[in-house]
Amino acid sequence: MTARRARTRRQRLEQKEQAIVAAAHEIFLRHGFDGARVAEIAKLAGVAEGTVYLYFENKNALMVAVLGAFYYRLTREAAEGIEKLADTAARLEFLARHHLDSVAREWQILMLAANEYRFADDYGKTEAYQFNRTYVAVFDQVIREGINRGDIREDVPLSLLRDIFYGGLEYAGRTARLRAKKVDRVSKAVVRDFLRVLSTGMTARPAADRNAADTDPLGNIAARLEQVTTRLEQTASGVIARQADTARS
Amino acid sequence: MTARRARTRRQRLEQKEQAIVAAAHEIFLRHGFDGARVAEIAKLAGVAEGTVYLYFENKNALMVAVLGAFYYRLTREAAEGIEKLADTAARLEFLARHHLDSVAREWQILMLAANEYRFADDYGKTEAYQFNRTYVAVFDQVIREGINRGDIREDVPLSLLRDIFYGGLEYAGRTARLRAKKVDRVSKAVVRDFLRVLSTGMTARPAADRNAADTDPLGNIAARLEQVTTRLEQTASGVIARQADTARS
DNA sequence: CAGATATAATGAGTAAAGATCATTTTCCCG
DNA sequence: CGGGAAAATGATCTTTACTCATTATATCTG
Repeated sequence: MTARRARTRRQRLEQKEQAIVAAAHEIFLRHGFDGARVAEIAKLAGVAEGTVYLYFENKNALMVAVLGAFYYRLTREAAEGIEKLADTAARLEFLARHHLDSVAREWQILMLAANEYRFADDYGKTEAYQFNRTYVAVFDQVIREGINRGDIREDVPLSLLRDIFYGGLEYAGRTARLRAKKVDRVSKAVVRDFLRVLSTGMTARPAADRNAADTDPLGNIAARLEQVTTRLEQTASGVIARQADTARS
Repeated sequence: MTARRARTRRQRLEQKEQAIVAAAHEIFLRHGFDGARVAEIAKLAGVAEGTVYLYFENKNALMVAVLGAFYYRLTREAAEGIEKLADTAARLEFLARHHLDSVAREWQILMLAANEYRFADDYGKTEAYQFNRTYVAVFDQVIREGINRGDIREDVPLSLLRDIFYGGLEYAGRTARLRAKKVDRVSKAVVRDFLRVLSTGMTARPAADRNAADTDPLGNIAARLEQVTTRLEQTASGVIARQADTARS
């Protein structure tokens, strides 16, 4: 079906190029960049090793092609996903979920990008960087609209929000991957917590937000006094512990 | 001074090992893992290429040694830095600044770790993972104490806070690196914004938070008690420091 | 101190993988 | 069908991590 006999020469060449990229994707996914052998890719694509170099200058160019296809798909899915969502929060939730799922599923492919920005001297000029720019433009658009709507704070550079969003998600994806093979199960909870932190921060809510802070101001004060007491207790026990250590030696 | 003539055999061997690790650090910093040639490292260390393999099983083990030294220093600096800070916010600010500076300064070394967790199948068993665990334990401790004090929300897994913190900082470091060679200049502003987002989130503030204090006299009292507590904590840590000094002499 | 033995260092040699290129095969067209 | 161009091939080259037989150095002993 997909490998329908191609008539023209141009079609045949493109078909073969696709076959090589597809094989490379598979092998890179299995073994990563360094572990992948060009000979193995050629074999899977059904061509001789030398043929690969007729289509791609070197192994790195092959990797860039795989990365480009990956980012293209990622970007399209992201753009389509937010299209039908109107709410800023819902859009961010979709983007987070989509990214986390993709990261978990094709971790090795995403890590190919790291091969590029490791030589950080000229990462800004690499194709991989441009792929990434195009992808995160979707996020940027959501944030800009969110700012216009009054949903997102505007006193912080957009680039920083982007870094926190995608940096946090990549690390969270790695953690999820580390814990279990079944990432799907946990990803929903992870995304929920992730967005909770991003929307309201990591500081403790004064219990004033959802609670009846307005209707119970004294209770609120009492809670804070209790917390102060806890801190003092910890300080005291800390001093005692050090004293014990000192006395022992 | 440092290269003082070593008397014993053991000392001589360790000195040579240190020389090799130092050379490897330098070359890895300059060229990254793949770009570094063992022959070049050997030359810089003043030994034959084969000698390197008497001290390290392979290039990867050499990299792990460099990474270990790097993380050891990083961990010590982090632990020492927060020791004299009592406030959770101040501690987090120190950790963020310290990490961002280190990332910017020794980006290539940090990226060596990526060489490890790219083969994510057994990253959990690698030494690099253990180095990282030890390092982030400092952060974890700050967060746990912060939760006890009521500074940090407790309805979100610690691991997620860690991922957002370090994931965000790594990406922010990469961005800063990309923009300019002089990272020092921007890092202060970046850290300020970064912590602002982490503490209060990326949603727009209703502008009602700060103003509420004026109309909330009891809340003011509680705030003053909290500050008094901070002072007591600092006094206590001062006492502990004196005791430690006294005990040492 | 000198010979013996163990330890350490060396660098030429090997193996593996990316990249090249002379040769062969396939394809198009008159 | 045949000539020539385009495409494919795999033997060969190059580079680099790694090995190992040999040499040099240090330590021990009588």
